Amino acid sequence: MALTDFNQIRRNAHLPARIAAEIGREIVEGRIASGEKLPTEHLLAQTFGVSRSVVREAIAQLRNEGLVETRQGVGAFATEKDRRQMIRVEPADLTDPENFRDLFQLRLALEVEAAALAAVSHTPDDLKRLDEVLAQMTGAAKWTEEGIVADLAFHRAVAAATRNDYFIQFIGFIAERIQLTINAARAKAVLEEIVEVTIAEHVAIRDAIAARDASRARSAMRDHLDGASGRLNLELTVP
Amino acid sequence: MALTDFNQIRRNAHLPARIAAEIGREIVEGRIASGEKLPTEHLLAQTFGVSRSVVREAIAQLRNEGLVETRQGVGAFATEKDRRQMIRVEPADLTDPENFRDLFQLRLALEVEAAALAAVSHTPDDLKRLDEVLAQMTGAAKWTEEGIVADLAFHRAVAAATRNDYFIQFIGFIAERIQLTINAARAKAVLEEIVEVTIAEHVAIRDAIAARDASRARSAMRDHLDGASGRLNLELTVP
DNA sequence: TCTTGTACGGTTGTCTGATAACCTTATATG
DNA sequence: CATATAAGGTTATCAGACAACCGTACAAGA
Repeated sequence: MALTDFNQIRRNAHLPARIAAEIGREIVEGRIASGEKLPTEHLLAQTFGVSRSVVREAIAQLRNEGLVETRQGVGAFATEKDRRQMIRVEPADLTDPENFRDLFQLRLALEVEAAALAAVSHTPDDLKRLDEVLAQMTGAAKWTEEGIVADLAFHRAVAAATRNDYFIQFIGFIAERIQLTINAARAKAVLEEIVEVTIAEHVAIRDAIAARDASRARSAMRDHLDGASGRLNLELTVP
Repeated sequence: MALTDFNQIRRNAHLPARIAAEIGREIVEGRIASGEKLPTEHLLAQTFGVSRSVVREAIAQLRNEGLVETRQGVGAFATEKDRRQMIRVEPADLTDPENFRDLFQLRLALEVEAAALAAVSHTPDDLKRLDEVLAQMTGAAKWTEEGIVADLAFHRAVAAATRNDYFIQFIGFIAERIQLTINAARAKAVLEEIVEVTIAEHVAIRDAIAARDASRARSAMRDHLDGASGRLNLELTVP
């Protein structure tokens, strides 16, 4: 690798993260091949002009992300692409409407199928939880903070009803990202007026799940998310 | 929090990871509430009987996983549950058939919709890439290592044709996990005989995408993954 | 020749202590 | 009362050292 490529780290915020990003880029963009050995910590520290502690923390972060593996007494190596352990979504990316739409589309894919799965797999407890959340939602007079939280809770409850940990994890993760972004955008004024529509859609989903009708649950969820995207002025490529 | 709860770290492998796990457990299990301040690094080091470097690395890891946030000059705080930043899938979990089935079901949700999206969004280049992979697949006489790689490449190509980075990232991640697990299970003998079926299904998907027929692409992919799951003796809850 | 033991240099892991940057709070000042 | 300033605590970074470990080269013995 070319050591001269990266240096001149500005001294303001969180050195290790920036250095980790720097080295990480070298790896994902292939300039450090899979399995190749990284320079020694000592050399990296010297190259970046920081202390070894900082380099160590950076490498620890990369190891945590699954991009490098370290072997004591030997060195640090870029891991085979196969074993990358994580998925990350940068909140900053979501300020771009196009990225936001893309993530919303992914959410649709997941939640539509989750609804179908929930229809088949839910237990009585799951249904009770769904009803609780719905009640809470209807109770929230206005579409304020609580309304948004309740909405998130509903989708989380549907995910839970799938009895599939991966759906729970993935949907929870994505829905939260999306809700946070919406929240940050403060489109509340618009949302207030359409709260009833949203509740009705939620009820439709709940009923389909309760009836154990997978295909109706699927389309109800699709309608809901399609509607939601419209209200957010998103144009999904496949409705 | 109760400092007396954790100490006595055995001295064999990767202290920071073990301490991070220890503190992390305190957080996810709620013994350290959201937003609550952690003890100071100095105190933690003293409590665990290790040096501050180790504690720092542990905290760095937790920060990386999104479980804590640090503010210079103030302290480290357990983050609100909302902002957990990552998704991780432990390969070890997938040896459990039930977990494997659950992940496969998630994959189905993603890939079915990806096929539909690809039908709408693909460019000529994407289609060319699909055909290349298919050719390569047909060329591989037997369902050997190359066949599996080619299969993975096909699904990756479909994901790429969505022109949606999140689909690409998520599907790539999941499909790889699944393929690795299959590979580890060495069910090759069984697979050899059904290679033609698989190729036919792939061609069906390709044709639907090429025809820009979203709904046909959706059902073709659903059929394919449904078939694949059957060949793996998985019983998906919602076919 | 082949195997085994051992010494050596290099690398990561951990420790220690110090300094800088930063925040919060209390106190002094106008 | 509002604002500036000082003090103390905390994290961030630095520097240097030693420990644990690995790979290799080389010598000794069969």
